[in-house]
Amino acid sequence: MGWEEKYAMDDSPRQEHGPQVASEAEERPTLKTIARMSGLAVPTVSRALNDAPDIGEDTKRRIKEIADRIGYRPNRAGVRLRTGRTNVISLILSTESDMMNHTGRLISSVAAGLRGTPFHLNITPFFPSEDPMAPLRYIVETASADGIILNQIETHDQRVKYLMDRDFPFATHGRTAWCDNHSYYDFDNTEFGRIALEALVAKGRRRIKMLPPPRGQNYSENMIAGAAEAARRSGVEFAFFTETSADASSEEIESVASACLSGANPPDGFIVPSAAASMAVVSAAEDLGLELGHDFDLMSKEATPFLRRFRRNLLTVGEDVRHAGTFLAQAIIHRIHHRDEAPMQRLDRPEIGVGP
Amino acid sequence: MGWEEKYAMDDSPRQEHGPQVASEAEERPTLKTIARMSGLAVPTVSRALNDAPDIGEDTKRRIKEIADRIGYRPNRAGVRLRTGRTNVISLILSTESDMMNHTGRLISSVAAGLRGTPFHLNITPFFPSEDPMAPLRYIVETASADGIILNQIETHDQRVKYLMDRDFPFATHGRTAWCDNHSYYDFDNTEFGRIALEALVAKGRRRIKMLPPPRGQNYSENMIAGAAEAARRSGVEFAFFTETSADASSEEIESVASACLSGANPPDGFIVPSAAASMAVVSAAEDLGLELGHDFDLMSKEATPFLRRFRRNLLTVGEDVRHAGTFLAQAIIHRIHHRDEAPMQRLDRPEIGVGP
DNA sequence: CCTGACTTCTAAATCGTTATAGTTTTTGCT
DNA sequence: AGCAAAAACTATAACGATTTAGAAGTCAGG
Repeated sequence: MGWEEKYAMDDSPRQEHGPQVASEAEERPTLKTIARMSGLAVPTVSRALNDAPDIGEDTKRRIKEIADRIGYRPNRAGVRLRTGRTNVISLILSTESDMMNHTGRLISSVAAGLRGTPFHLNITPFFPSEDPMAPLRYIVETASADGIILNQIETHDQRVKYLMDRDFPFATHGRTAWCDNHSYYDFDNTEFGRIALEALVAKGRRRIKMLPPPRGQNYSENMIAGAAEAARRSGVEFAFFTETSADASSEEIESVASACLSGANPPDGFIVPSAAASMAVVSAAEDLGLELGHDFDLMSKEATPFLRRFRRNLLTVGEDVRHAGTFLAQAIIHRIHHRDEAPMQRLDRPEIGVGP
Repeated sequence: MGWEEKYAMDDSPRQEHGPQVASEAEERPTLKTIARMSGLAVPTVSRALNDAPDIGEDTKRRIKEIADRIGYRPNRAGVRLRTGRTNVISLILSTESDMMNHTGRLISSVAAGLRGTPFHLNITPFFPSEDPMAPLRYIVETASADGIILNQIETHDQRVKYLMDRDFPFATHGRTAWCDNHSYYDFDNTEFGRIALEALVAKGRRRIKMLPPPRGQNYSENMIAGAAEAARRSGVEFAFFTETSADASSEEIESVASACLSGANPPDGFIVPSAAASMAVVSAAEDLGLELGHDFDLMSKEATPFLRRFRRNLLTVGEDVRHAGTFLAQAIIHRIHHRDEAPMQRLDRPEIGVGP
């Protein structure tokens, strides 16, 4: 932006208000406004509104009444400059992986959880091709947020390590190896793995194959571990696709599933983590003449309402992402306000039979 | 928050840095740092970095070199307090209506479009039970953003009117009656309606019924109008469901579709705006013994990859929400910087055959 | 009536930036 | 040479809030 443009732009808002100059009510009220109206000094007003102990009770009442009446709202830039507090929570998101649609729900539920607090929600994207640390460094170095929420957590996530090292408040959607020491929300994917495998075994399936979520992410490993353990206990075969993950295109999943089913000793039960993957796998199987519920069964983690319309006898277990969002909002605020207390943590168990 | 907690909280970050006190390099650099290093005054540094015309070229170079080297980044609170510019774009979203999953993609594409600009993206939710004007008033009155992006636009949207009246920069995803005068991105749903209807007619369908998007929204009316006009030209019957909209649950859609198909003169072609609705309607029809592609056809607006796995002969046309996001980001920035120029506007035509 | 303690308020400084109004130095023109 | 204008910089103030230190006023006890 050139010099002239910028200054032209700056001036315009002021000229706009030019006509009705001194109409006091038009201007946005500040502490000074309240000070003038009450006959008190600006710091007194500030301290009164912040419930400082050295301001008289009746003075506080009077000032708060005025503030309410004229609709005073603190200037965030002023607060931020003076205190260093931003009243901003940054949610850091990959611009990819919309496949499972959790992103939109997570954002709006975090936003909902921030309702009624002074915190604003900031979305900071990062691109898969770029350094995942870049947005973190920016936020920490410029102090542009009071707290950070991360998702798509790896077991030894370097971002988490970075924030822990700097004691910067954060909360994660998913657990790490060090999660005892930080705020997190997680869905118990180990338990989901168990439940999924046992549900398939209950249907008489003996050769279970899982399409895991993107490898490297902690919840992927948990899901595999849970299913593997249950398989050991039940004495059935268990394996998982290593060629591809739920992030892959439907075409890719379909062709891999198809190849697998055409091979020797094909699986008779599947565990997949998304609605799209469910449909791809089932399609592949049906193309080979197999029938869902007869020749094979499939457990899908994502229980979207329309999955039942695809095939009625799919097995599903849902994860309540909205719950994650509201919890994470509370957890990060708690972390910011009570740095020394124990971090808020939550592990939600899947409820079997929670369908679409 | 009580008085004591707040102050306890405030102090902690400082104590943390207590040990390595005066290590100049540790502190975040400001204009003052550069001024000290260059031997120039603070305003000179500021004006040099902003390319003011009254600073020598070599001075500018020297100062910018220092700024780069020490990684100077302007303090946003300082800028904001002084100039009133926030460098924030607010995206205002309903916390509902995730059904079609556009929200996540819209957010991440707007965020991507803001990449490389000084603008941060802020998400401001509003709840369907609340006054939709509340978040707008908050932003305008507290000047907490430089620009606003709105979606789910109604033809005579009061929010748009409010912002136009106050000459506050904004851009909409969708058009209004006054859209000649504001920035917008829209997908041409009138054209989609036409194309959808003509595609069904080309399949030999003569009695078309549409499940419109939520009524009241501008694009819903456009979609209906486009289909209605094409129906008139083709001489086929056209109607739309008034009992329900794509926002409804799959169950509700299914039962309404079922009732409709069981009645007299059932439709033989459907136009629906979402993948979920497609599946609900097709399921309802199949339960009545009707076969897709034989007894009826269906055009779905949402072309998600997995829809093809549901039924291969569904007709689909996709809308590129990511394109909307990046365009809206550019449009709002242009609006902010060039208030007097014509607003950026774009109407994307559906490309027939653009499938999943 | 004085002293000290307590309560309640105020003055001044400060966060980092930019706008305004100079000041000094150099350049250009006659 | 003389003088005005241009170029390049600086000093000061301001945005709105909070913090620190200090100043009045009140009250109790001796």
